[in-house]
Amino acid sequence: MRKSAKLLRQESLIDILEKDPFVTDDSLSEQLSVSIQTIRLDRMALGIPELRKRIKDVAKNNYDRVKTISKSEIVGELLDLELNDRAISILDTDNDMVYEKTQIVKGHYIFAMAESLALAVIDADVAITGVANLKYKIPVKAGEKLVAKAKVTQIKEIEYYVHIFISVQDEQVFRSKFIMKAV
Amino acid sequence: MRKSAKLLRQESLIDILEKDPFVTDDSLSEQLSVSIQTIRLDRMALGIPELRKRIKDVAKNNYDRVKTISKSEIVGELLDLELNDRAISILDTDNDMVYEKTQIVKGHYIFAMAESLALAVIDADVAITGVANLKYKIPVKAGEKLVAKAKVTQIKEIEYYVHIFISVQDEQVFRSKFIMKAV
DNA sequence: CTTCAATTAGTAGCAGGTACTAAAATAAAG
DNA sequence: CTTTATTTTAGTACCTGCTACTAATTGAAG
Repeated sequence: MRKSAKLLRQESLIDILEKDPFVTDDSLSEQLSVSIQTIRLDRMALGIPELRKRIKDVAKNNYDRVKTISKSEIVGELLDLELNDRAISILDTDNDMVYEKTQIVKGHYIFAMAESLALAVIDADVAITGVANLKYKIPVKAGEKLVAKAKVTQIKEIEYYVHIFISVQDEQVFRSKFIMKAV
Repeated sequence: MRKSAKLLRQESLIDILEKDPFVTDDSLSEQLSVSIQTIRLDRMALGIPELRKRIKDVAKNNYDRVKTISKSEIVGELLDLELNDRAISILDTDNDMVYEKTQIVKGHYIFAMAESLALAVIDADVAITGVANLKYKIPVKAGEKLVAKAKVTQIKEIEYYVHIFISVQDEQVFRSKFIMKAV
């Protein structure tokens, strides 16, 4: 038994809207050569909301994401910097950074904070993370302010040894050792 | 000469819409305690389009971005999973994940991929990263497909030892050792 | 008290729908 | 071939959040 015209049409409908969610029922009815009512029945059957709702969803998703993403790019605000020696940065954690179940800040945010500070403290145009040694001592919860301190301990040609300590109100929550390679 | 009520109101209007563009004229008229017609005259004067147009603009502006952004939340697609034993995930890297200067994928993307796979492979409701040992062997460039393999090597009460190997076309680019703690 | 800007009120019309009823066309079954 | 069921089309009333317009009201300033 092959697929009914109805099923095929509904698949096409999904295809069209996945490629471009900004299409009216009217336009869909033209593209698929059926009446506008059929389009609406199809949307109902497939649980696809109306154009305005779709646009709003795209807009909302975006709007919230752009904020969190720009946060995840900013992996802390640099407060103090002495090249090849030391640096301090801070990062305010929030609800977007946590695992839902536990409300604990995801490890990679903390890692990103540490790594970016390690990169910042090095006096080299570009550097890549070579080896790292991490220890998460205490889980961080949303809302806590992280303070990261970097200390360059050794420089061997193109290799930089950097220690990072992150604390919440003077209590150490994370420490790490990076060996960075300037390229 | 101080500012007229009109000017102050129009400034507030701009403020409100900058913080949240998803507000109807009706809501604005309530917030600013003026009639809906006044709101409309103000929008005209300020050249601010109607709600639906604003929403559409937000949606359109970032529509292309959304796709790539949502990728950065996905830290790999799980292909194979044997709880407490092994797991495999893949991640396609792209231009949004790199340092501009070097075109090298930022370390925390790779770390996030590794960490999330390490979490996935553990048969525990929640787990936090305790200790990690990382080595970035070869820099990853945008566009390369990462394959991560996890292997649980030891389980001691609430502590899980997990090894993660990430490779690009059979060449190992990263390896790490995690000690995860179930909470 | 007048005069002009600012504000409010009210109406018609539009886009892109929902929600509903009903008729027509098509497909499936006996 | 007819009867039944499914699918599609048609049509209407109503909704939101406006635009575009006309007209009335209020407020401050000379």
